[in-house]
Amino acid sequence: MTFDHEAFINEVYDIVRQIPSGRVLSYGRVAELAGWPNYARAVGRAMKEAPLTLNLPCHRVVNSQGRTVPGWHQQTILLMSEGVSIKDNGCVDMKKAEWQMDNY
DNA sequence: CGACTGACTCGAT
DNA sequence: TATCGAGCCAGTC
Repeated sequence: MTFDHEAFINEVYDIVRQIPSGRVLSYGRVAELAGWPNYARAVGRAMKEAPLTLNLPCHRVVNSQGRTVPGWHQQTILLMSEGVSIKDNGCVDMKKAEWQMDNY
């Protein structure tokens, strides 16, 4: 099974598009759902290169520790306005905000 | 081919 | 919380 970058990217976009408002997903989780665990970094690239025309809620994707994209503070604002709990240190409270399929 | 980098993750300190 | 180190994968030079 060889890695198909294009197919993977499309899977990622598809998954990110389904993240409900007020919920977030980690890069690793997205990679896992896309069928390729350990490809978190590829997900990060996908987000960075994602065409804005797709209007992907990429602000709902953070790393496993709940940290937001370096240099993009607006992301935190967007998440807060959607009801995502942000800790005092500016990190997302993954315990509550991480998207679990069971409550979807 | 080797070295470096990054919107990563996990565990240890 | 912050920082490391090791493991991870693809891109770039």
